[in-house]
Amino acid sequence: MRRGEALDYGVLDTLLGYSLRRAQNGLYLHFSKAASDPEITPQRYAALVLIDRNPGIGQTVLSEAMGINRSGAMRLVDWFEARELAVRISQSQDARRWGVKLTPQGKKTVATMTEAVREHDAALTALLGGDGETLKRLLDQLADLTNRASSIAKVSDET
Amino acid sequence: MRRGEALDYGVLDTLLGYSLRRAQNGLYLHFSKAASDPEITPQRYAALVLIDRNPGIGQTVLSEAMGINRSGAMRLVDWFEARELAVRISQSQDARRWGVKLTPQGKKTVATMTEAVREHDAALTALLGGDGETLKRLLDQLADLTNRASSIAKVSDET
DNA sequence: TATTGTTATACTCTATAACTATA
DNA sequence: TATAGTTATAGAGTATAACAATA
Repeated sequence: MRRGEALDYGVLDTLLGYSLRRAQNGLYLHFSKAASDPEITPQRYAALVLIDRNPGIGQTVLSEAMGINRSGAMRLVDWFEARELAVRISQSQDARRWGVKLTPQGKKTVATMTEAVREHDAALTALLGGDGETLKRLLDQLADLTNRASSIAKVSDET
Repeated sequence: MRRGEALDYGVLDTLLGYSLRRAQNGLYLHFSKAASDPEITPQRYAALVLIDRNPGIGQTVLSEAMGINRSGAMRLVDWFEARELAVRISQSQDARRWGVKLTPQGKKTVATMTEAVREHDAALTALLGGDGETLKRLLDQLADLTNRASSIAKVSDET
């Protein structure tokens, strides 16, 4: 970011949202360094973990779990299939429903990356001293609040 | 996000980075609701504030202040100029340097939005109880740590 | 009629690389 | 040679809108 070049950041310095964006950008960059495979982005890693822990997960459920559109989950699974990290399997009862599960190679990828990601995350937490847990708790709180759609709009309408 | 549908989130539940992403996604979505103009994204708003507070700012400096590539700053300024929110002005001494400043319309946009954004941010802070300040402090700390660490390579290239 | 998977399309954000003009 | 601005291009992430097959 290279702050402090006699530049005036105005209201940005006071905004929670701006701090959040800066922190996330920093973390995003760090992720690729920590990850063993540079092509596995944070989003892809998250999807792989979800599929790994919930084999046979439907693609609509996956998209909802990740908070993205269905089409985005399609794209992710397409990408995994092209690299033979996951496969679509037809689920018996409902011919509309397809399940996704990891290939052995996909499982290996997740396992390898999880180790690296855990170390990375632990290092970050350590850098924050004892406040890592506090930060995580507040972030989760914030995410829950904003995801509970109407709450923010209501509050800012009232003020 | 619709968590808790008997879905196993695995290691994601323990990762600071994942909490950060969830929180940021939530905030990003709410920004457009708080903003008076849906086309002014968080990034564009940040750029407008920086130009407003630093009239005549060079586009390379702008890009560095925002932590993005120079080409990204070009695109932003192009977008502002097309909507007559900002103009490029030639700076006297160095014919290579161009300054960017807001038009009256741009200034009005920033002022209007800043009010809405401030209210939105205050509402978030209020929802977090007394912990808003703590969260912001920890995020800034995290951003500084990650930016410092990831700029080591850059710095040694520059020197 | 509603849902799952899918495709097409588009926009935001970001990056790399190469170019032009100037220093 | 170095820097400021620029253009071209690409890829990640996300969304909307439509469609087919199935329920």
